[in-house]
Amino acid sequence: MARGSAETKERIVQAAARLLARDGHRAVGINAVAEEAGTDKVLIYRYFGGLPGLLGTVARSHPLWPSADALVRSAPSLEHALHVALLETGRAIRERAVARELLVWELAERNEVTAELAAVRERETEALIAALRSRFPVPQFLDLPALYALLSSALAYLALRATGGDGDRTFTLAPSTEPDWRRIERATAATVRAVVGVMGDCLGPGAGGWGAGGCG
Amino acid sequence: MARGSAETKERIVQAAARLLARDGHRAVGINAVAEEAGTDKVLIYRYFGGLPGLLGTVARSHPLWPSADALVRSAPSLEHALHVALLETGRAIRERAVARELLVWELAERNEVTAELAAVRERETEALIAALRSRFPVPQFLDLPALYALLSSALAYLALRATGGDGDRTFTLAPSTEPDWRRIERATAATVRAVVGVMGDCLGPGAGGWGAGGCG
DNA sequence: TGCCGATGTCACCGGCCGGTGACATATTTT
DNA sequence: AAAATATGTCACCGGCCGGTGACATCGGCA
Repeated sequence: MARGSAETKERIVQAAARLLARDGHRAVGINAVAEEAGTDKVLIYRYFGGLPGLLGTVARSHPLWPSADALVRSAPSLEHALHVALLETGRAIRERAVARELLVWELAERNEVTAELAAVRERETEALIAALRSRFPVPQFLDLPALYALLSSALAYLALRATGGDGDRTFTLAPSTEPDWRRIERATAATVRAVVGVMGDCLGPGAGGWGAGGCG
Repeated sequence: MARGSAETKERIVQAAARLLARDGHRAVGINAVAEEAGTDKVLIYRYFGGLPGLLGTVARSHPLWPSADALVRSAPSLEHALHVALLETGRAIRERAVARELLVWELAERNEVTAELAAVRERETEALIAALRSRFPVPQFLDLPALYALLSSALAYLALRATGGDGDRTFTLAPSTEPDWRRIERATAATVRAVVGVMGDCLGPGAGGWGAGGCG
């Protein structure tokens, strides 16, 4: 076996990520990672202090989604920016098993690692919303953080359910199939348009507010 | 120990639910459930065929949302029915640890247990959508399953994140706090109104369809 | 009464888990 | 060269896991 702590460390991190992506976070244990890396588990304790340290390293090397700045700068409208941000978030989660597993891990467990993951993600989300606010005028009646949280959560959840076979359904849809995922994306786009676009056109800021009646 | 299969079965189901709510889905195993129930694990195999069967029973005794029939019958409109169904779903998940853990379990693992859980839930969802379709006319431009999946997923995800302390934030909101949860509910209501109500008013079935332009 | 199925108890198995101590080999330092 | 340190290998531990076979006890039925 090759010597050198740097190479071995890297092999272990790669093995953990591979294991995470292939078998899920529940399969990530000391023994499994060591075997996957073709090394000995005692090295994980020596180099990372244990599993939490190792998985912290893994998480830092796998950011969940790309930075929002470029996205916001290039968008012509709030509706468009929201639309693109939501769809990219969904795709980023759906297509990368490591990101998916890290997110599920956050839901399933509370520990130091998942707390840090959540903190990083929250900072990114706040930055995105701040960027949206500074770039576009947000109608008073619109609770932008709530809308963004709502739709991001929707895409996140559905993306998390896109793991299994095509027969796996979630609220009657099969998010792992491309056609159904397109339906989800279209529904997202239509929802953003209806809430931001249509309501923005139909309702003035003083016309009753976010909680009041509709267009008709 | 009291005899009789009915009482024992009930004790086992209660023990599994208690364990699930108290210690999370990772703690639910044959041995733990048997000990919690004060019985022997072999009875779980005899009466339920194993953990999947038992958890299926648990899931059936803890429905995520109320039966579709009463809900749909009492609602005056599609918008209202959707609104109530979504909010009740969110509350049901947020306020009941058993429901939360079952849902997280489904996300975290693929095995016979979660397959059984998903099957139960999918059947209920299909019944709800079928009831909606039979009770209310659904505009052609509206992809009702997609919209329902989108918003149910949103509520589900946010409710799943409402476990920790009030400082835990998800996409800048704190779903465990009542004020922020109210914001989420208002955003849900406004979204349903915008998509079903406003678009239904502004667009005819032939006016371009679900993917086309807005009201203005 | 004697039988028999249903119900409940107990002990045990092989296997995997996280964790650790003892040791072997390579690299650097003195 | 010799000592000290870094790196890697191996074997073992106690504990929990899911699962099963053997047996005790109860209840109804012929």
